[in-house]
Amino acid sequence: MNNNNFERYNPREKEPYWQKIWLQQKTFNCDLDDTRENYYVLEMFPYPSGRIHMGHVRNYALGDVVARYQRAKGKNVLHPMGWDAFGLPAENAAIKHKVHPKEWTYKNIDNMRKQLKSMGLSIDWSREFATCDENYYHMQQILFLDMLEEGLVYRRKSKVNWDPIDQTVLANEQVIDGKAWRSGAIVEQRNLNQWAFKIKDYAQDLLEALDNLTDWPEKVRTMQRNWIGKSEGLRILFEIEPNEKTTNKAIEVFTTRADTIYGASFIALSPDHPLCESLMKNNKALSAFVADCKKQGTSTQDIEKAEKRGFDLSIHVKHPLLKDKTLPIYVANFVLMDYGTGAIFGCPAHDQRDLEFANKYKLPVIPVILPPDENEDNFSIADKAYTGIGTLFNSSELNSLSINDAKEQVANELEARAIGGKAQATRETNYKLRDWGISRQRYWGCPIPIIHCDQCGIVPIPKEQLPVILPQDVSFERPGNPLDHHKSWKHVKCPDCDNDALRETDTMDTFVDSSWYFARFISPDASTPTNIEKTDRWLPVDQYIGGIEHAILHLLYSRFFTRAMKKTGHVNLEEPFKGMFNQGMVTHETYRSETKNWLSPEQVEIKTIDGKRVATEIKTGAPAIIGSIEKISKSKNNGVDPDEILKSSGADAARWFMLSDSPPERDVEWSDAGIDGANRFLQRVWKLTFESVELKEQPLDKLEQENEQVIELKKLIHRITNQAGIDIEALQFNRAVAQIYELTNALSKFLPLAEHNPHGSYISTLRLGVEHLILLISPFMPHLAETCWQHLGKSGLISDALWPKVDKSLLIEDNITMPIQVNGKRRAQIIVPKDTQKEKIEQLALHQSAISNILAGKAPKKIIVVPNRIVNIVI
RNA sequence: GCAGGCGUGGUGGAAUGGUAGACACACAGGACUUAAAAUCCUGAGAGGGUAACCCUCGUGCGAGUUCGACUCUCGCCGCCUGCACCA
Repeated sequence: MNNNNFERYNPREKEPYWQKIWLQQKTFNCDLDDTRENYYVLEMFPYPSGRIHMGHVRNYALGDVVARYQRAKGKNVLHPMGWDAFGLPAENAAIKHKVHPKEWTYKNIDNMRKQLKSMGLSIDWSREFATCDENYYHMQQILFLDMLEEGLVYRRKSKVNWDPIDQTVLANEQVIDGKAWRSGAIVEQRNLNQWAFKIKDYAQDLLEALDNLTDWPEKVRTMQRNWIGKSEGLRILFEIEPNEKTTNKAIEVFTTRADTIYGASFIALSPDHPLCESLMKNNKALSAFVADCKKQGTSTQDIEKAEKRGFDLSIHVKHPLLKDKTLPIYVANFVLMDYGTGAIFGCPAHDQRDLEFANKYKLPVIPVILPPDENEDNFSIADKAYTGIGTLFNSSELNSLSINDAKEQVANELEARAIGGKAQATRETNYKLRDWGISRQRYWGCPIPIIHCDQCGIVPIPKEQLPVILPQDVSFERPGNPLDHHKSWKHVKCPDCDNDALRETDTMDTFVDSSWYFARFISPDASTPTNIEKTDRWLPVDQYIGGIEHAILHLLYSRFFTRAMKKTGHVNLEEPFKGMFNQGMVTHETYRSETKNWLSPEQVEIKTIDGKRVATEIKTGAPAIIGSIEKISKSKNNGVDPDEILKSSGADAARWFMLSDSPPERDVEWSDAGIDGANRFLQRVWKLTFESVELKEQPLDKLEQENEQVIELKKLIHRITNQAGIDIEALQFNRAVAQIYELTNALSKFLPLAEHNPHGSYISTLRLGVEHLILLISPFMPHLAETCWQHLGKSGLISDALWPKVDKSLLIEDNITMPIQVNGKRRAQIIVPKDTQKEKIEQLALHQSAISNILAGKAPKKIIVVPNRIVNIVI
């Protein structure tokens, strides 16, 4: 063949070329009123940190396959992009580099937009916005005021991490081992008046609706269910023994294990419990204990990991069912005020935390649940609580009841009694979910549109006076919230009475920004937050894609916010995301120098010597240590800059590698070898396309017959086209890629055949195969696909071409290979026509020599024939 | 601490109750080449039998359910993610 004209595919030339054409032709701009079926695909928008990282490449490559595939299926696809642009890092940059957060953020956006565009994503850039755009946060302020009016927002006291040296509030991230990250001060808890959303009102709805989100990963739904944490329990009043310390008559506890009431050996209160707070006034030791408890951050893992500690109040309560028994009251650092009543009864035998506490303070451990296989006389608890099923014992009238029956009986018994005119127990449903505190004492966020007036109280700023714009002239010289120090911005006139008043200086949690952006993309320029006619057609998002780390908070908040927007008349639906997909992380090998410093992949050269991979530090020539594979992070210095790869190997190769090996939901390890492999494949496809075009058809000598090889190839082309489509729809891109490799291999093998038979069906089938191949790769490697498409002489862009049709009649296999097992082990196989009868298969199987040898004349006990699948002979 | 997930060749993975290792990466041998790169072909889970071929073992560990288990159930080990003010 004359290959003189052949030139290797050059992504550096072709990629910018096609990107320019797509932009010029507005290929990916979405006309919302187009009558074709619509499809909304969205990837979680990035935080503009300055540079894209491998996680972004993976996320947006995944989403782009979905977007391009759905376009090829004839849908009108909406695929927008924006920036989650408010947040802490901009303020940190302001402090560190003396650059204004706004300037820093928009500069980062410009850079990252350029980087993302070089990926060749099929994005409608005309809809782009950043959450820090005045227009966006203006709309968010409207939403806030509407929610306030509907009673979905309220003020409450809530805890923050307080840095006593810098006199500032810290994010959990800024607390390291209980100390402030900059000042090093021991962090304290502080209560501040803050704004909160009533997400708890929707707990039951958010829980129930998970059942209908069938296109979400099961694990995400499970995580959300557990996070909402519904539990049915009992609120029980424990009568306080008369004493001089308090006049309180009773303590109310919430329990889900009322059945273990006879095993109760203490009561524990949260340090924030009202009784504890009232007793602190006359009890210095208690005050000191509580102060000590508050010397820790607010994060749950810190609180729960902390050593269990308690303070004996020397007050007792009466056991509700045992006449002469009393229980001591402790204040304990592991009891949370946010959940239940802020007080518990401890049953050490059947709760691990209670047991640790009891063992520490020498409190009785009374087992009351007997495991099924145990004996009452020798069952005891040492340092592991028993939380399994069983029957009651040591429990008087409850003995031998099941856990559930015992719960029921305790509830009935105590409901009927009264303490101080109140029923001693009431059944109650509780949720772990807490209301969403949104106040942040920071500059770079959406201002809360409220004015505090001494006379009028809390005054919402009239909508016509919105937006409340962040002032530009702020200083980060002194610690704390610059808005709070900004006199002319903070001191204002009350909109109602015109007296001196104070502007709310807190801004909103950035989770608010990301809780409704998907709705704004539909009408990014509307003068109301949403255009309800359009959201009716375009919401919910058909496929949402993002990291698993957002499985709970962001998704739950968005689900709540959509309900809130429905209540305030901004949308007509509850669930924002019909389909959800969570991809895994990008990891890379780690490297260390001999002096144990982390080395970046660019600083290391890897060679294979005697089959072993050996690393050397390029700068010094010294050997380096190849470490474990870890999530790409700054601390391990194992990041690879996607920008370098996009520039050197091109977007197609980067995208192909990202999608080819690992299943999208699992972690993927970035490796140079992987990108080389992707490059090779790219060249192979290009070469195959080139050569198939070069084949010149020759006249036929004789009547051409469809050769078996041609029929086989045709079947393969259609089988793979069909399967790849199924795999892409299921977001199993690695499987689609394996199918595509198989097709490429088959076509490469077929090419010489077509060269020797350059006529009729050989050439047409080869070309059919190449055309399908190019269409199949087009969602993955769009630039290469456009180039090949053009080379094949096709008109128009492949980005506008339709997905190849599958000839279903070619998918049917006439013969089936059936393995024959003996006792579950494969011993032979037979090839039979499809749908052969069981009896016939049995006979054929038994007559296989390998089988009859094993049977040695004996009759099998049982023969299992699964039609068209497998035979198993039991002997 | 609580909650969720994952674990299969040298590596990424395929098989979701029915032939474990598809497809790829890396590796080895060969062809082409003055040579290298590129490309193409071949090989390969481990161990054993001279052998077409066959046997044994094998999906983190231990038990169980089943004619049959990578897949389901229980227990353990290891790793990862989230935990409410990082986004």
